[in-house]
Amino acid sequence: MDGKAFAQATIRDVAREAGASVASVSRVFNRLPNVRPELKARVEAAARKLNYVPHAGARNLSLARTGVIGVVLPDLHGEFFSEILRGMEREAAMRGRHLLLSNMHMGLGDGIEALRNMRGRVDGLIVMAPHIDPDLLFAHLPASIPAILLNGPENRQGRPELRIDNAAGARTMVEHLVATGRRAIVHIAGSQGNIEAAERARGYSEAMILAGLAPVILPGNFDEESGHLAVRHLQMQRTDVDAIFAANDMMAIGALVALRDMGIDVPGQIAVAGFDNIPLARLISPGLTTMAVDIADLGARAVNRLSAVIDGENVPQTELRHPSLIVRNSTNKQQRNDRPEGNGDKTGEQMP
Amino acid sequence: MDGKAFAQATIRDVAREAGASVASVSRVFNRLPNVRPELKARVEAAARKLNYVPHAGARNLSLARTGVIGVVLPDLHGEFFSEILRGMEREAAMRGRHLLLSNMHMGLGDGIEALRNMRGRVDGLIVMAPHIDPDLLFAHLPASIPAILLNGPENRQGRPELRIDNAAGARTMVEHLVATGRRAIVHIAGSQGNIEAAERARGYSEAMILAGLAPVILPGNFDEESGHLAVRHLQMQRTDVDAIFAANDMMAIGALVALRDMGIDVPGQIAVAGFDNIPLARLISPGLTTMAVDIADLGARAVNRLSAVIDGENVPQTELRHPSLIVRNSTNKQQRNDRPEGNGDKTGEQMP
DNA sequence: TGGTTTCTTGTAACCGGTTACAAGACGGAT
DNA sequence: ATCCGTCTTGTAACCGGTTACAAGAAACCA
Repeated sequence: MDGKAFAQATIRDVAREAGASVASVSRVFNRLPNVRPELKARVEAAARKLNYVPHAGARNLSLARTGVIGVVLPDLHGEFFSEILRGMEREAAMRGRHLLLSNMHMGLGDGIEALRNMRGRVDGLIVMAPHIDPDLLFAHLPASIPAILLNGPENRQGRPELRIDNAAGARTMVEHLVATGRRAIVHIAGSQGNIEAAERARGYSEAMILAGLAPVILPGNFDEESGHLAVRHLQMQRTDVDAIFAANDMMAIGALVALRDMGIDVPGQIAVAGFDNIPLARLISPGLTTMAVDIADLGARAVNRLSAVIDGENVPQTELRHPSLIVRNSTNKQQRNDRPEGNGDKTGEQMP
Repeated sequence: MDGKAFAQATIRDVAREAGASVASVSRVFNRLPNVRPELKARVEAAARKLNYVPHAGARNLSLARTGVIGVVLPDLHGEFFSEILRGMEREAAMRGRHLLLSNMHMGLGDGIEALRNMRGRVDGLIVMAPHIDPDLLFAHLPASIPAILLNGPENRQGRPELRIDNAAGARTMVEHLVATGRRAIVHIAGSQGNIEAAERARGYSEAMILAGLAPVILPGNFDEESGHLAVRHLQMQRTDVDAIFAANDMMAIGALVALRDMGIDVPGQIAVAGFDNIPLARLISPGLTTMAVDIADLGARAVNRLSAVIDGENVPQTELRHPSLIVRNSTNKQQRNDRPEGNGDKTGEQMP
């Protein structure tokens, strides 16, 4: 022990060791062409000897660029969460950027504080906060921080947004159910105040009315338990239901399990449909008909868009991604599909 | 437009506006007590007027502390990935830290480069790279960057490590199967070269031999398809198998589905068990017996440990987390459990 | 009154990089 | 030999914060 704790070498240490200037060392590490090979070799030797690693924070400060994208997500739901992050990560890695996580399980006040804390830490933000008014959020965010809103309500701050067209998806599903002969279709809604839940319910109602049917909406909150409860409640109230369309797959699965326990045949007596196409949807039996949201793609897209904003390009304010219908056995009465696995259950995918 | 693009105010701008010094502004923002209320008010007014937000990057540089933990994960697998991140995030948020994501789907060389790039960007690293030799990895990492190894092989660099006791878990499962009367137990292994896969296989073999039974190991690679293939392969080769113990739940589920398709009764004819206790395990029918790894807890623990290292505390080098046996219907022949949901299927949880 | 202590405030160096600018070295043309 | 252009290299300012240190003001005491 020298009495002095071991400290990382800095660029100046390397310069001294190599008998060169900091500028030259910097040039070598940034692969600038205008360095004589002999000097370059000396610098590299010195760096190796001192085990020098450039300090990214310092670099970021002088470049005013961090290469980091801040990702603000609401309370993380299993599949959805991992898929969207996977997509973001893939795209970010391709562009040599990193992802900084921050979640939004806090109130508005703390949320804004958390966002502001990101200044100087990230080059831009991807914000997903379905339960918070984005106008309030963005109004307190410095305009100099690029940000893009994911799956939120529309914002009036001129920030770009990327959304799944939930209403259209719900309409498509109702049309599918009607086309396969269902009439008494009830909807299990997502959480109160959640914008996606509201849009799916809206799409459902619109399509029902258009088909000359009466919408019936049961409350729910996106978890499996909700599906159970809704089915039990339904059992008490009315027995003429022939289809359940849940606002997401977890609730649909809860409903499936509850129906199975009651000995009700799906899809024989009641059809069940969900929304999201989580991996579980095709593993459960019967396979769950659902609207596929390519979540990873949504994440990748968000990073892509934000990168464009950061690089100063112009991007359209609103971009909608259409979900696609995936028909599995939970809704098609006629043919009990005999290929339970492989490509067989992807029927309908990529159809407009 | 003033011709000059809108730029964020800096601490010096605020100081000028308030007629104070940068030191005072800094003191106000860091809530130091020794500032006269009158001056404090002036600074706050100026900051509000200029919409000043401190620049975290600059702050980090002078404090030599970023409040960020780098998380290096291998290729992200659904449930596992989201759970471990959820645990990390919760713990990190509690400590006012952020998570910086980086994945390790690259080779060793790039991996090391990626790790070194973290210097000055994070206060420490949580590294999970089951397919890479940690000695090689850490040898090239500056000793000044705290790091903790997750679920890897032992390292000789003196870095702390946190691991699931996979071998013990596998032994427990074999004991359970033997105790419920199974004898011809085959193991579907995880990916070649994966350390966890190897340890689970080792635990399985040890327990089998100890029970006087002959170990039979089939290759697999952790995905559902592997489970299918293994069962099909088994069908060709030997018909006297009465239990399948897969190295993870996804393969076990693949096996379950394959058996179901062949009309083989589980657990009547063959018992199936997995490892990990992913959420899907209790949703599938029959419920899957498995070893529960509290993944979120593992993540939280990792952040906890790393924080201790960062704060200069001493932590034990190796810490093992024991998985716990969760018995569901896929292995218990005698009682077809009539409580398919609720607490009923958590029997055995928290048992040592 | 002067001396000592305590509190507030400002100046300037520092964290570890990047880079504008200037100066020196070198080669070729006249 | 002189001039010019090109290439290499170094000096020092800068990014936006923190903080050691010093100095001034105020309070307290003898």
